[in-house]
Amino acid sequence: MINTHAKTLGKKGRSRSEEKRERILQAAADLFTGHGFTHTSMDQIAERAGVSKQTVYSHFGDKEGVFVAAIKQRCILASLVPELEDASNRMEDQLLDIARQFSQLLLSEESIKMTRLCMTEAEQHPEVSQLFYDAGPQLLTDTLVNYLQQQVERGRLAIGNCRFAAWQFLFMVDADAAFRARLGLPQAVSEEARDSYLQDCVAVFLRAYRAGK
Amino acid sequence: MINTHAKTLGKKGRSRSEEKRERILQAAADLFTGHGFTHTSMDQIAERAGVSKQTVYSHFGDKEGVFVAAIKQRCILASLVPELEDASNRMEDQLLDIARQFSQLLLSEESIKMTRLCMTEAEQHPEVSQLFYDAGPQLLTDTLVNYLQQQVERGRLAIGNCRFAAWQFLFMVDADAAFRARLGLPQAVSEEARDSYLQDCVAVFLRAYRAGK
DNA sequence: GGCATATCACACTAATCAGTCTAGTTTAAT
DNA sequence: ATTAAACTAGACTGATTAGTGTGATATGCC
Repeated sequence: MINTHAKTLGKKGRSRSEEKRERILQAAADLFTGHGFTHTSMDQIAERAGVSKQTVYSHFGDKEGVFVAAIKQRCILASLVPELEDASNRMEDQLLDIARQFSQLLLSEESIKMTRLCMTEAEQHPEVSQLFYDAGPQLLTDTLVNYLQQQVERGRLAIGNCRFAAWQFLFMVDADAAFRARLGLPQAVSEEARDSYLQDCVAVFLRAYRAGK
Repeated sequence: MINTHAKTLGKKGRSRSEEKRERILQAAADLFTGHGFTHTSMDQIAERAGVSKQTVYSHFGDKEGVFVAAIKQRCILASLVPELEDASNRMEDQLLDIARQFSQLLLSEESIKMTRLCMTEAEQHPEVSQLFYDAGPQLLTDTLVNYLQQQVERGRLAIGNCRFAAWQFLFMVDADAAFRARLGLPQAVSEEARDSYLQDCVAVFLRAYRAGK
């Protein structure tokens, strides 16, 4: 087993450089998300990280080790969920804001590449998919579920199953544009049309779930 | 350029066997969707098809040629859109039926593998994504748009933008379960819960779009 | 029959790449 | 200063694989 921690007590000799470790992970994540697991060679990773190939092996054991560590780190870094501001009183604005942020995230190069990579490696590296799912979609859904529950408690929304409602909203937003982007197809509609679609989604959601009326 | 048509007029000698061509495409599609482009070798394709490697090259020129032809054929075969029965008068039942059919399709091994493959090869083979999109998602969306427009004309639904509404419905249905399946993750909820989610989606859709009220 | 082409079986080339080995250099703890 | 480990540079092995070459056999058209 490879010890990936640099500082181990009571050992003589040099300790592994944390900086090199970071550089390797950075290079590996870029290459893996860009070209996939098989099309990324250990020589490429070493070269891009500016270290020797042996150093990569010394830090992570084998290619699998680099892969999992790199994606793991990237997932941890990426698990920044947008704060759901509660300042505005208009739920339309809050939901539209969430929709826009989420849509933008889904259309980002980063998210597209990560989704593709996880689906590609779904069979060989299920643990990577799990990391991604927990750090991304799961976290986001949970956040929205909490938000919706708050609104229900305040009597602003009438929702039977908040998790269902969160999925409905998020997947409505994650629509054609994001799907096309992941398939590498050009966008079919303008940015204005996409925003108009998002507004429509908010309207549909509120018509279905707004309390009182 | 390789001539992929067996019967070419006025040529002497043997003609290429259509049956062998089919067997090659079948084998190639199975292997490509199962293990991806890079992890499928020409030797494997030839062996599974029961022909010599040279025959594969003779029919399709190179690996790219086999790949595109195989996926193309599979997309054509798969472009069977479910008939939207108009017998029942209850839109709830019709929509729930569509939702169930669509959800089942999305959770099928075939569709999952094809989606993964297209996303994996999005950069290298955009034409394959296009084939898939046209034969699957696009066709299905168009069908639903038509159905919704009919209902609008009959005064049963009040929809401003039928394409938006179709996306909203289909993507609500294409939710967490399908996403998890594509990532290779185990299902988080029971089949009953999934069906209950689908019913919820239909309810949300109708609360937002039912005419009159 | 004769010819052109498909098909087969199999050896072969050239490239790629994970992982190892070697031999020497640098760094830090004792 | 000694020593153990990190690190470098590059050669090397072994496996895989796209694509080619060769020579023989099969098949269908004239």
